[in-house]
Order: sequence, then C-alpha cells, then structure tokens
Amino acid sequence: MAEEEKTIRDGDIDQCDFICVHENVVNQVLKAMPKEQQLMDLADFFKIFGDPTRIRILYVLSQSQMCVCDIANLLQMGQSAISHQLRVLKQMRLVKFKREGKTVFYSLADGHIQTILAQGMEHISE
Amino acid sequence: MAEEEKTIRDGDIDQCDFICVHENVVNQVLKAMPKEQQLMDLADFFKIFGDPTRIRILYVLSQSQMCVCDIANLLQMGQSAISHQLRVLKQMRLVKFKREGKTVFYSLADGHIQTILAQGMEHISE
DNA sequence: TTAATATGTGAATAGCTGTTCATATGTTAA
DNA sequence: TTAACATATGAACAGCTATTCACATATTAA
Repeated sequence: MAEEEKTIRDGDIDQCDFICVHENVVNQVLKAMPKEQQLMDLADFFKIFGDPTRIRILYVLSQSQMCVCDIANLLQMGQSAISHQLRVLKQMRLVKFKREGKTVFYSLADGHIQTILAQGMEHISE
Repeated sequence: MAEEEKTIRDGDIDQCDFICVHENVVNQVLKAMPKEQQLMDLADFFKIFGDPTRIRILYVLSQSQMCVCDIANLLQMGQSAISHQLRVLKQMRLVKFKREGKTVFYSLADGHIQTILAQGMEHISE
C-alpha cells in the first residue's frame, strides 16, 4: 500500500531527503567532530569580533589602556553604547579593567587577542 | 545668559560629554588607527565565524570535501539552509566548489581558515 | 523528450542584537 | 551631607539574520 511506502523515509520530509549521501565520508567525519557545545562556544567567541564597534574597541585598547570616555570620544559614539559593549567584552574575558577613582581603565585581557586580530587582518588583505 | 552656556557644548548632548578625555592618549591612538573601511571588512570577516551553522560547515569541510547533501545530513539540517550558508561562505571566499555531474563538492578555500579555527579553539580551551 | 535527482534562490518570518534613553550606582571634592 | 563627575544598566526599539517554504535551475538517465 501507499501507507507502507510513506513510512520508509518518515521523519526526513522537512529536511534534505538524504538520497545522495556518501556514507563512508559522512561517518568518518562524524567521528572526528568536536562536541556540539565546543562549536557553539567557538561561534560565540568569534561573534564578538563580528561587530564593528567591538572590533574598534579592541583595536583601540591594543594600543593603550583607556577609560570609557576616551573610547567614546575616539569612536564618536555614546558612552552608554561603549559601556554596553565593554560589558560583553568583559564577560567574554577579552578585556580587563581597573578602577582609579571615578575612572575605570580598560585594557586587553591578554596578547592572544592581538594575534587573532592580526591573523584576520592578514586574511582580508588579499 | 543661560542661552550662552548651553551653546558651549552644543552637539555633544546625545553623546558622552567628553569632560574626562585624556587628550594625549586619544590623539596618539587616533593616528595609529586603521582605516574605517578596513575595520568594517575585518568585522564582516569574523562575523562569518560567529554562527554555529557556518562554523560547523567549516569544520566539516576541514576534514573532507563534501557535497551539500552530505553536509545537511551530517548537521541534521535542511538542504536549503546549508545552501544559503554556503553561498555566504562562497561570497567571502572561505570555500570553493567543483561540480561533478549533479553533485557539487565544496571544500575550504585555503589552509588559512583552519589556522584561524584552531587559534579560536585554543583560546576557548582555558 | 520526460522523470528523477541535486542544488540554488527569492520571499516571508521569527528571533537576535546594537543603540538610545532614562536612570541608577559609585566616587570624589567641597 | 550635597553636588558633580564617570560609569553601569534595564527597557524599548529598529535593523539585521538564519531558517523555512515554495519553486527555479541544472544535470543525468531512460
């Protein structure tokens, strides 16, 4: 009956119908894949660099520690916007900060970040 | 009059009021900043890596060339979704492709990309 | 040619994200 | 204490983006 034919590929209707799959390749690659969570974390990490404001903040901080107001002035943006982004960068451990009186000085968390920025710059210069 | 006082800082109302700026630092950093467009391009480049689906596609392709259907199967996603993302990756020159009959095989554009993935992985493993 | 397979793509939509606004918090000087 | 300054933050909103759906295109076999 038609009923029986239908159930053969049940569940694949909304996805690719997977007729053309090269099983040997797929199975081998499946084994070597990192954990799902790890790839999520990696995407989240790169997402930070995927915004012009954050990239500019990181670049600015790669040259000197700086207070929030300095950054806002340099980038010609509102203090609140900068502060919000600094929070994101802080949460992702890309920047650190120290308070001196009323002023808070931000700086890059470690040299690793400059390496990644440079690597990216190298790639787009082609 | 109050009118005169107001005009002193006219235009800065919606931004930071820039009272606390350390001018010497700001001016020096301003000179060493890359062009605006270059930073935009850099952000656009990293934005590609900032999506779980694209990261997974790149990871999969780092291990073997593969057709669209293989990738969809591996990632358990619709063929259309994969195809859309492959277009983005293609436009950004992160993947290349070759047609063989009905099948289109995708692969990483160059080894540079694996380096960046590895660099990111290294950073989040801490 | 037609049928079947594999991929590409435009439109629509739901969810995410960055900025602004208003306000709160923290710090120093008077 | 109060006033002024520096930064942080929640809510709201506008713009972006990833997926789905429906269909178009491309290739091969019959």
